[in-house]
Amino acid sequence: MKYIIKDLKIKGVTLTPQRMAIIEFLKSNLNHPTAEDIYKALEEKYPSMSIATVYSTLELLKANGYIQELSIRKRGKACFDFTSKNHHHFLCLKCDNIIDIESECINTCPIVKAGQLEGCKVGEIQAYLYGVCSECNKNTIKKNKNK
Amino acid sequence: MKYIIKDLKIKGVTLTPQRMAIIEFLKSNLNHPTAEDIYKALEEKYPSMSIATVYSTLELLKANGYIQELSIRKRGKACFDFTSKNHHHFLCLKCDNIIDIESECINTCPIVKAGQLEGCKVGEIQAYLYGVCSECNKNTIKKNKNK
DNA sequence: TCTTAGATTAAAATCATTTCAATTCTAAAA
DNA sequence: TTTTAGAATTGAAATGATTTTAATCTAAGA
Repeated sequence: MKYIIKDLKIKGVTLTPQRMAIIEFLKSNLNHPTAEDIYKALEEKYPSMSIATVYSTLELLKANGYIQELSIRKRGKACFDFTSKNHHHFLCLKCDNIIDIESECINTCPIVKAGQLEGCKVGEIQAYLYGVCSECNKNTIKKNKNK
Repeated sequence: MKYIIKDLKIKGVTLTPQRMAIIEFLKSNLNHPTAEDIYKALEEKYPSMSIATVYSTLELLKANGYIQELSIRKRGKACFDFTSKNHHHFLCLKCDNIIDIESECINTCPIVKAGQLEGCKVGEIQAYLYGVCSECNKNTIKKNKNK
C-alpha cells in the first residue's frame, strides 16, 4: 500500500483524494470489485466523484502494475485484483464469488515450464477454475439432510 | 458436425439455413471467431441475415454444449470455440491470436485432482497463457538479425 | 498572484449485446 | 396440397459497461 503511494509520487503522479480513496478501497476489499462496486462504495464520502474517475484511476493502477484486471467478468463487468502476485481464481457457479488460489501447482505444468509450446514464449498464466465453493457445498449437504 | 444436426433434430430444434450456415462456419473456422466475425463472413451469402440471429444461434449452440464461449475476449468481444472438449488457450500479445492447447497437464494439477481446494468442488478449468507465439517470435529474431 | 499542466466532472458517445414487435418461415395436421 | 400454430428471423430500438469530450477545477511553480 504505502509503496504504491511512494512509487506513484516518484513517478510524478498526482495523488488526489479520489485516487487515494480508490487505492485504499482496493487494498481493503480483496473480493475483486468492479468499477461500479468502487464507485458505489465511495459515493457517500465523495458525492461529487464521477465514475469516469474510477475508470481512469483503475487504468492508471493497471498500467503501473499495482492491480490486475481479471480475464473473466462478474455479471458482464470487469473486475480487479489488488495484487501483482501471480495467482489463480476459483469461480463459484452458485454464489458468483471469486476466490483466490495461491497454489503454484499450475505454474509447474511441465509443458509450460519447458517452454515447449511449439516455440511460444509463455509469460503469464491465468487459470480459472469453475465449480461450487465450500460454503455452497455445505449448504447443499444441509438441504439434502433436511429432506 | 453431422451429430450436431442429428442431435438438434432429435431435440426438436428447427434447422434453418441460417443456423446451418453458422454451424458450418464454426466447424471450419476454429480460430475462435466472434459474433461479428461470423456475421461478416456470412453477409455475402445471406445478405438479409441479422446479427441478432447470429447471437441467438450462438446462445442455442452454447446452451446445448456444442460450442464454448471463452472466458477471455477478443478486442472486447466474446469469442467462441467449436468444441466441448476441455482444453486451454494461449494468447499472443503481439498478434492477438488465440491458440488452442491440447495439453492435459494443467488438469493434472495435484491440488485440483485431490479436490483439496478447501472443500471446493472443481468442475472445469480454463487456463489462459499469455505470451508471444512462435510466429511472432520468429519475426522478432529476424528483425534483430537485420539490425 | 498568475500560469499551466494535469485531474475531475457530467454529459454525450461508443460499442457489444439483448430485447422487441412485426413479419416470415417451418413443420405438422387437416 | 392447404392450413395453421408455433417458432425463427429481422431491423430497429433499448440496454449497459466503458470511453471520450469539453468545461471546470486544483495545485505547484514562476
